Amino acid sequence: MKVSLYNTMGRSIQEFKPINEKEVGFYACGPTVYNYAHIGNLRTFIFEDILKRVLTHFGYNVKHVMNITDVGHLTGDGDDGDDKMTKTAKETGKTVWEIAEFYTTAFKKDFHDLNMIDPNVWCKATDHIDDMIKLIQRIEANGHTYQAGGNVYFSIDTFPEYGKLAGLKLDDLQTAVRDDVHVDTNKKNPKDFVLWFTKSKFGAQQMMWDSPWGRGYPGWHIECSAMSMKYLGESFDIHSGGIDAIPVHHTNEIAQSEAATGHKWVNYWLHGEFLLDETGKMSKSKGEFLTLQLLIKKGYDPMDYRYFVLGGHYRSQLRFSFDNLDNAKKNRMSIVSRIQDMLENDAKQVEIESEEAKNLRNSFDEASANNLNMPMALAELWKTLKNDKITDSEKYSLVLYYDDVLGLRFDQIEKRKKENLGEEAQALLDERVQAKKDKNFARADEIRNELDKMGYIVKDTPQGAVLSKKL
RNA sequence: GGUGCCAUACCCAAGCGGUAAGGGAACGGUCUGCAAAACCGUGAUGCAUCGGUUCGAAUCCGAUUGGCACCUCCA
Repeated sequence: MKVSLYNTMGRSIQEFKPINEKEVGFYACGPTVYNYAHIGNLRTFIFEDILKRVLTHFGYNVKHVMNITDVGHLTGDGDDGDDKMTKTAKETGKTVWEIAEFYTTAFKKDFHDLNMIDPNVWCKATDHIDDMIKLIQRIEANGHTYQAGGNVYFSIDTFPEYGKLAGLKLDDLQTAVRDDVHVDTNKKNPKDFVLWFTKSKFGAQQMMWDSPWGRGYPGWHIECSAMSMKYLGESFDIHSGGIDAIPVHHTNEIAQSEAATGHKWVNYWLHGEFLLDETGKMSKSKGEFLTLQLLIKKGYDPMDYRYFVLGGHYRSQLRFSFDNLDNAKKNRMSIVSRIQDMLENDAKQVEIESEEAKNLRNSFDEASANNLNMPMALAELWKTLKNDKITDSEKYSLVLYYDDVLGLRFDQIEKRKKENLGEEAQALLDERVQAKKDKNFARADEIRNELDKMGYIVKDTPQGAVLSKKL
């Protein structure tokens, strides 16, 4: 099936055609590891995971590269803001290297908890300083740089297509509109950006490397250009990130990459919209922020969050609230329960043969191929669950087929375990059965209330009384 | 000030010019000693507002109102 994707470059939905027939090069902007990832960050990674799963689902062999940004970045070219890595290091008494290590581990735990498939390559910025230096040298050799005030700058006036991705009209742009951002007077054009720093107002920068321009550290954008080209070649298929990366980060990446190679760098640009909370954009600098581990602590399964995220299209803002998360949890638990019903009816994985099942499968695939329309894909999942014309085995097989894309761990669902109720609960349940036989309904209801307090819900099914844990 | 995105039922949310998917909540019913669960059924003559284009518009165009984001590293 043909996959169509919304390309930020060109602002339209386009049929996806990789450079090499079945091989896809995919670079996803990874986390900056100076703090925990919040659930808004994670939303974008789930979107990228879905993208990779959909492409794989339709037969592409995806080479997925994700960076770990462990170099401290400044808050502005020439201003006096804080280096976030350094700031965290100071606050905790650890080295920046230890900070990066710690939060990288935390990030990968979240990543795996959410059932995301590991990239083929995880690459750390600090392992690729040489590659960055070599790339800057190429840009320099092509005449796109100048040095001023100890730093190497990229001159956007030498790159006529600058701003194409974001649709920037350079004449109208105002820079440093915010009060806390200062103009860097070294710049020839206010939109020029630094490729290599040797001068820092922060004094003791812990991370410094030798370079042809002096001892210092790389600019903010160069790592993605250097590492993506190293692992995927000078031209590759897809580059993704959060929507905030469009006007500055990706715009600058394109400029420096294409200035270095002299040809087109990336064919498809995909960007995930933000997750909002009640107050607007999620932020780490507000102090308290929502992490996946916090949701787990509150009793949610990571798959509840994943289901919640899949309920909205990746190109739409999604507003987080615990009410909405509860809704997602309820939905997901209902699906789990239905799958357990199928397993109890001895559903097995089988070849899909009936026309009805094939049509359902096709509708699901169309939703997935249509710019990753997961809300619609979930609707197709529900239609399949409620379909009464196909066998339980076909239904079960379809659900697992869908889960290749959804990644909701449906394959790990097992039959309900009746034996692990605990002796006390089992004894009460038995007593209630007897009470009902004796028509002692007052006692039966009393027991039901006791079990409720213990966290169990009584269900009188045609097969007998069953207990299930409360959600 | 510039740029980009958005506005669909009580809530979440699809829809990409052919007559409003899906889930939750609510309500009614079947079942039940009563519940719960399950199953069946009910819901926008209308898609922020006002114009326009069209045989036909939630979908295209214009204006208005409201919301969000970016222009500083952030997903």
